[in-house]
Amino acid sequence: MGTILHSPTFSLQGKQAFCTILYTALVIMEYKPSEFEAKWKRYWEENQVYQVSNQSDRPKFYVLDMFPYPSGAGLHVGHPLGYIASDIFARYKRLQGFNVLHPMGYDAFGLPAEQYAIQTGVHPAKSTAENIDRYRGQMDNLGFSFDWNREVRTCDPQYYRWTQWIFLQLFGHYYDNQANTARPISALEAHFAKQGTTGLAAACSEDLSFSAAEWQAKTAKERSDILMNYRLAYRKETYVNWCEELGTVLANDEVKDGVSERGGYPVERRPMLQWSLRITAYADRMLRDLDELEFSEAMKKMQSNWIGRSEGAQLFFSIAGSDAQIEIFTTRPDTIFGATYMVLAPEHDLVPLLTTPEQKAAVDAYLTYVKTRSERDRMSDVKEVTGAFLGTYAINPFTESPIPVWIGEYVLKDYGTGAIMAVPSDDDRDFAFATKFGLEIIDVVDKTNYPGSTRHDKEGLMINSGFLDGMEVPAAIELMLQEIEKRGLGKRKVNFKIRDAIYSRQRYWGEPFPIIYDPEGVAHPMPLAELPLELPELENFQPASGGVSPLARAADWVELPNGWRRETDTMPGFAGSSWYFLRYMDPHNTEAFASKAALEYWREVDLYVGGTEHAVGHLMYSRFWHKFLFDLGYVPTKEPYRKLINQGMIQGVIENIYLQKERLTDGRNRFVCATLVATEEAKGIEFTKIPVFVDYVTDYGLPGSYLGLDGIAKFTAWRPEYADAVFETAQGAISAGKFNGTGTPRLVTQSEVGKMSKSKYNVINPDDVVSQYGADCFRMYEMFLGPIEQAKPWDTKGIDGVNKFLRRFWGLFTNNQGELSLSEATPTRDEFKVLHQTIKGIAEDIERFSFNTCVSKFMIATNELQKLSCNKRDILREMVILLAPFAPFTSEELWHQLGESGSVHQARFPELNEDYLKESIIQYPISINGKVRTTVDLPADASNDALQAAALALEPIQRWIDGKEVVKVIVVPQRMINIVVKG
RNA sequence: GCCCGGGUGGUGGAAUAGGUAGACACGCAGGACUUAAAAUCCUGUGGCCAGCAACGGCCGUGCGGGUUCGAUUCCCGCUCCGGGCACCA
Repeated sequence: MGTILHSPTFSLQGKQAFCTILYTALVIMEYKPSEFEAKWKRYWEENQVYQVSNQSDRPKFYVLDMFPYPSGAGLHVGHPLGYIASDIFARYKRLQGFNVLHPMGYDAFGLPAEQYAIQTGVHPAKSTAENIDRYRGQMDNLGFSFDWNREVRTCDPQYYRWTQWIFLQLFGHYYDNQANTARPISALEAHFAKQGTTGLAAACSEDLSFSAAEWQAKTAKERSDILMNYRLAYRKETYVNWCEELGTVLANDEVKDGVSERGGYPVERRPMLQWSLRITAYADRMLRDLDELEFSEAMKKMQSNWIGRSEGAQLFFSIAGSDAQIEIFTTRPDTIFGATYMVLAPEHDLVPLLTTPEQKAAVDAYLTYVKTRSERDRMSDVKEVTGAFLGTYAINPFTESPIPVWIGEYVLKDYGTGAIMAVPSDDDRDFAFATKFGLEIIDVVDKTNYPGSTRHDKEGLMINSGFLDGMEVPAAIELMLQEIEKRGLGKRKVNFKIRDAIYSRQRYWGEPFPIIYDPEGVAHPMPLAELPLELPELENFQPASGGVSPLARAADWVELPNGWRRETDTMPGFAGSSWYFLRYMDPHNTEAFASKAALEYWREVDLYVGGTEHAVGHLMYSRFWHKFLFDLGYVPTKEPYRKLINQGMIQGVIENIYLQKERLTDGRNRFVCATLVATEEAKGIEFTKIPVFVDYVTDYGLPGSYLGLDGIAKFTAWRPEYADAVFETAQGAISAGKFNGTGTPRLVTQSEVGKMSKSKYNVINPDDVVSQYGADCFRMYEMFLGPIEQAKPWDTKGIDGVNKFLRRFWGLFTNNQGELSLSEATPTRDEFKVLHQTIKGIAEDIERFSFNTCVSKFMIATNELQKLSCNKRDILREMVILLAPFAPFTSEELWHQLGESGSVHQARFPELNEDYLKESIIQYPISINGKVRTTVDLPADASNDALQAAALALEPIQRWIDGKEVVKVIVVPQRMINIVVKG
């Protein structure tokens, strides 16, 4: 330890000059991060500085980043924002003596790699591996403290073996609503064999009812179908966006206005037999357990809205002249006397049965129309109501009047029961529908006592409602629920908005299902010992005909010798990411996804950092899987993530230039300066904006950004199709590189803020910033930009400030010849004060994830130490440790310059001594009626009376209170004094 | 439409428990060093008013109210921006 020199035995009393031993090395120390970054990267790697053991007597702490999808565009400056924050936190926790698990990996299955393969023929495994290498290099450049021995890749068979394993567990279990836990399917079979469905409380797709004898009499195929109704991973018909032209299924966001975004081909809703996960079984627990999580309130709200729990009644309406019944769910059973018609989802099973011959033509026409409507369209067009009458009547169970049955796209097949009783007087959509189609409207709630109350609010007095008349709505709801159960018309029910997760994808680049089908089509799990089921090699990644996965092409793989067939769909993106944090705990285990011991030691993620865009997708699915694994006893905690921090998106600047839509008469294209567009448009000329590479733009992101002659040359080199285009600027026109005007031409660009993306040509690579300023400067600058959760566009305007700070900090260690120069003298009280203020500030700010203020506290400390000309080893050594989480390279270099051994990242966080922070004098602001009029220095331990007296005696205060009455004086010790005057 | 954020100097932002609004930076202006530039250092910098100057005054955290001795902070209403959800029965 380098502290011996100032230990009491060595410190000389008396003259400072004598005890100051100047320690001057002859090395010239200039701050050049590029000269030591590589050295320390190697050192950390060789000494396994960041390797974490599962055996430790230190307390554990688990800091996790949402792992990235390795895209072809590489990491951009937005990605590291969260990684830097989590790295700072992880390093801080290590300095505090925690055994910190801080791993990184790749969410490596996904559509872009497959799309790329279709276009270029490059195997997704190859392009993915290359992208991963690039990401790794970029991350290494930033000095993260990941334990790379624990890296996971979801596309690695040794990883997805366990994804498949978990899927088979889901397949092999059902949810017991009474015991509130998952139980093996064998237990369900035993229950059926013994007592049929009697006494069963299981989560299911459809309520079934049969006796033990009936169960015994069923064939294997029938039994398998029944069990599917209960499995947590099950197969059923679900609707997909099918695009015939592209021969593939599209995601909701790939469909715009009913046509494919790519190519604009028609898209139709088509039913398909697909795997789903019964996440709804866990809805209630996922909602309840949100309470104990340290997520932002907004995040919790988003999740609970997504789960969307509502209490109400399940009700059956009978049909005039039919045995069929329509099952509905309503949260407003009180309004049933106002139910004047019913609406089914167009896809509802009863539609064919309930359509009368007279109405068939109209209904068919409507169904054809609905098919072309994406789910998104159906949900977003609020103004226009559409529907068709089936010709049949249902009976309102309370009024006993016949009410017409309609279909309408505003009723969704997958929500509730896919059917509603319509109460036009109490629901806006029903009202619009009834008005349009001339259906009866009966007022049932009198809201005259509730001014400002809308149709939706559950308040008012019941009218026209038989036995409910005169009751307040809440009481009426309760009485009606009792009445419904008494009359056997239905029962109380809790409904969830959340739907089961569709788990099939007709794609190549995903986990294959470890499922085989016998000749009857019954799904069987593969033996666990045979996992992983690896993806077969393929040459052609195009979807196979008929909406079947590309895997169907691999006949050898699909067809088994015994005549059975493999499932050819693959799993979705969220499969691998739903449990990856568990694999990091024990990544090389071949016997289990992680050992019991590892799971018991690391338990859960203490801090999870990632973007809000995963609020409902990834976070919901992984919470669901975790709870399932908890039920099975595989994990020790019921929630995976203790605390969640959402980093804001770093947006990019998109620079566009205006291209005239119509070519000139000579066939050339014409671009026009943004300043000229308005006048041109006034002439009726139309333009499209096309994005250009931001690198070509001078002053990009600033008002008046433009392409100069040079920029235009780069642009035409990049896009040769515009080589002969005319570029018109306010100064004159440029064509073929020649400028015919006077002055300097500026083709002013149009700038907007948006996502950083390859297609907008605005991706900023952190490598470029690092090579210019160094990794530490980049890290601290990203933190300095503002609060971590805030979204902001990337700009480097302030980066010089951080760079300057690092050089100044470095400068504390050197004399003006640039030589290392340290003093072994005992620091002064002022110097200690600066140090301890910093220790306190940094620790507090890190704990509250306020990294931007940390940076400014470092700046303040450095400025003050510079003013004090402090080069005392005892101060600087501790400052280096404080800085280490933020600037790992610079602090490691300085640590070794200090002559310390080992890594600064294995040092201990300095201890705070509050004594140095005590102030003897406090500067008090003195205000009159809340307005500060002057300040005065007063002893910190002065009594309130003394403070008051001192304040009143001040000359400026005397002037203010002269001739007025002092009503009272408020003294807040250590803070301020306020004098209240009147007159 | 509903829910959740947010609006502070020319710019990014700070103010942690209702107590000196604008910390720390960027930018800008002036100065020192230099043959010069870069780098570095120093000074000033919310707006308006007054003044030779010192000392000042008024306004000011999206807008309008309120609570309070005192409000960027709490409450009510509005507005704009961002995000999420959405014929959710």
